[in-house]
Amino acid sequence: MLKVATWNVNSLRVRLPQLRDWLTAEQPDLLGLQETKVTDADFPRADIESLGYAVTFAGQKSYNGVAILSRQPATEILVDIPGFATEERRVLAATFGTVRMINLYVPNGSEVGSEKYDFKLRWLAALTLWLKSELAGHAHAVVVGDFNIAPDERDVHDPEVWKDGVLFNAAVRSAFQGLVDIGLCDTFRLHSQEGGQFSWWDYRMAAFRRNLGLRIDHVLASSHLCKTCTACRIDKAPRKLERPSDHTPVIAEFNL
DNA sequence: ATGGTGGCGCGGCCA
Repeated sequence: MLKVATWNVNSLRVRLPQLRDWLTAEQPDLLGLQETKVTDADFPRADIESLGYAVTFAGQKSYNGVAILSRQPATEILVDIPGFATEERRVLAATFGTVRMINLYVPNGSEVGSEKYDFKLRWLAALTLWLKSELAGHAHAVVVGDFNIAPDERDVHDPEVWKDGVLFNAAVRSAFQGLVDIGLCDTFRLHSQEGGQFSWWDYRMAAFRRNLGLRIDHVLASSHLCKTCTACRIDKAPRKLERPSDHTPVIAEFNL
């Protein structure tokens, strides 16, 4: 069994005790973290290694930052979309045995019409081109992370409220579909067709208590891996803790 | 009503 998870922790240093407890409980084989918000020099490597995980990371000061925790050591590490290098540490790809893991923190986009929004769309276009070659080279690939895109109406508590926003408008949903169409599946939708199942809730307005959320964190898998996917679930438990991340983990399991 | 909350880091940006 292969267990793959993703969690936007919104500061690794703040969430380290929660991560420790969660790893002990869930024991994933591969975990992609986003918004670690820590430089590589300050990364709590020893804390994570003491939990029995190897760790690969690409961080920066204050913003962004990605990491992959694994049972096996990483090889073939990439920290940028080839040909689309930026200062922003949002990409970490590595190989673990026969599995290629691509961990993403997709740009939020701020607001439609902004420079950040334009960057989000260009970033997604470059990502899609690159992932075609990644899939061509790796039959067993998982693409996980905070995509900052809710794929369809079921994934948004109120589509009317979000329909023109950067997380759900037609352009970003089309970009998400274009990404899936290169040969991926949304593992969550292999097992559940219900709406109202979210992975992120705004800290404000008691959004979690009222379930005013979005499903924007995803575990996508290559066609071959999709055939072996036995489960995908959103683990709401960490979002209920004191001082939580605004995101909660998504976990997929594969019969490998 | 451009609010509300949280992280970084110590003023303002970002989500």
